[in-house]
Amino acid sequence: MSSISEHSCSHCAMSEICLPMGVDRQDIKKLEHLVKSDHIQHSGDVVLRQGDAFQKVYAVKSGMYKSINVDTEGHEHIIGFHLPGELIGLDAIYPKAYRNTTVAVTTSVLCELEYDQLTALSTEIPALQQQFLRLLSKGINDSNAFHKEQTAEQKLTGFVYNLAKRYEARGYSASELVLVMTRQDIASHLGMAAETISRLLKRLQSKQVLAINSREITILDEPALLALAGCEAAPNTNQTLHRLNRSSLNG
Amino acid sequence: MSSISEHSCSHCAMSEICLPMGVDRQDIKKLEHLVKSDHIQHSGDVVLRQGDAFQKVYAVKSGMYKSINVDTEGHEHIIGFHLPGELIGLDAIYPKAYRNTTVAVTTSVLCELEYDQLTALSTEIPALQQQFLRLLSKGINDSNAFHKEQTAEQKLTGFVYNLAKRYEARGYSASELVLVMTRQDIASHLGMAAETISRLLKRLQSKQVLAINSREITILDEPALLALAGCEAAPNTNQTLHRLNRSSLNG
DNA sequence: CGATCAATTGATAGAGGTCAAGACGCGTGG
DNA sequence: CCACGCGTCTTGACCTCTATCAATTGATCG
Repeated sequence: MSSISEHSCSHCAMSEICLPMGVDRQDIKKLEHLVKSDHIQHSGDVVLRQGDAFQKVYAVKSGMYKSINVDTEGHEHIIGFHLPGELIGLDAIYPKAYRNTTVAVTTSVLCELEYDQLTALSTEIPALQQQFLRLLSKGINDSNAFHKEQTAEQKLTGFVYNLAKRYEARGYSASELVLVMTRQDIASHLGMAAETISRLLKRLQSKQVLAINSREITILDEPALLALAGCEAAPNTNQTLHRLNRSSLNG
Repeated sequence: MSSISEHSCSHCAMSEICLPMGVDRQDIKKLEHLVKSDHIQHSGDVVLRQGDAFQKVYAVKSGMYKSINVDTEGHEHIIGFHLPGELIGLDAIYPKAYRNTTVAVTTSVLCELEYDQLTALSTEIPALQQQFLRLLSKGINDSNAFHKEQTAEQKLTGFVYNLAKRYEARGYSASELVLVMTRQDIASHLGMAAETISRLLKRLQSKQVLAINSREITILDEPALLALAGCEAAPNTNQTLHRLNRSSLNG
């Protein structure tokens, strides 16, 4: 609702994660001028709709947003959850239209930038260009991470671990987190049934990996969580790549 | 092996898909100077290795490459297949190291660009910057597409449909294509067993959706293929989004 | 023409989806 | 303050889809 007059990247706690990262003081001021306005939103408030013409990129200032894709059969799929410092709408650059509907999960605040202004400024400020490219690249990485997870347990433990690490990077507890979204939302995001989420969380609790109190989660055994996610610190022997012959290109 | 002296974007058939898209004649010449060399590679030749320091971005000129991620448990996952005009290494910008090992699937040719030079030039050439950003955004889109596919049949039909469309965009037949990669590679990419690929392809053949002759595939019923992929042209009622209240932000 | 790798086919079992019922939490109104 | 209703979460029973194991066939290549 209420527009916050103060929208200063310089004073934003997320400046070391978000677009301003690596941009020096004077240049950040130029960036600040592009940030049109902040808005407080509440659970269910829509930021942008799938199919709408792409024009703006958003940055999460606080709270959480989710991006929902509705396929032509009418089924919803949650593409991702957006935490403070993360950009929304990067996947819309290519098709020039938003690919998902983005909605506030909790009471949240958002920054708004005109894409054209952002790219124009990034030609002036190399550090801004670099950071924007990094964030786009990160978007590819995050999406690709789903290729590795096979079983439901891997998906869920990977999700919890990933979320904990993202919160930790933002100054929150590394071991305690709140799943502000519903089980159904998590299920939709991970491509599984909500019932399975319930059962798996229960199993992880009985395994002493997690402690669960409704939506509050405590990570009791982080190494175990990581191992279950399929990323345990085993020696990377690359055995299966033994056949690969290094090309003359790099040899 | 042999280095091709002629590496002209201007004369490349992929210029309307690849980085030069939208860049005017004079500026393309500048871009050409960054393209260090072309190399012919053969099946199994390694372009870059997971973990290597990121420095270069590659563009496929002909043939096909695959990107393989080896997790810490030693399991391989094929992140994607790269067709002519597509860039390789975009996911390495953020972590400054390649995330996957990229290998030639067939005899292929590659262009090589220094990332720093590319970004420097893109500050000079807005059209190049725009196209580079578009391709990064496309990378996010492509990865996100996997969120929608649930069943093995959806994944496989989606994969075949997507591949056919990409070949079509490159001037090949829209209905006939060759799966140059192995069934095992397809399976790894889609997160399923190679046996399942076999069985599903057989089923799609018996349904008269596809005709299969070893690695050659003919799409007999494209609408059916699309429908099976979970993207059939049903009216998008957005029923399930009825609760969503459009925020004051855009209202 | 054997050797090797890729692909198919069959049998089996288990992971996880679906359906259905009940428990819990929470806000609203009497 | 309690009852009611709604949405969320859990739990159980069942069944399907797909992975796995194993054997065979087909293709490719020195």
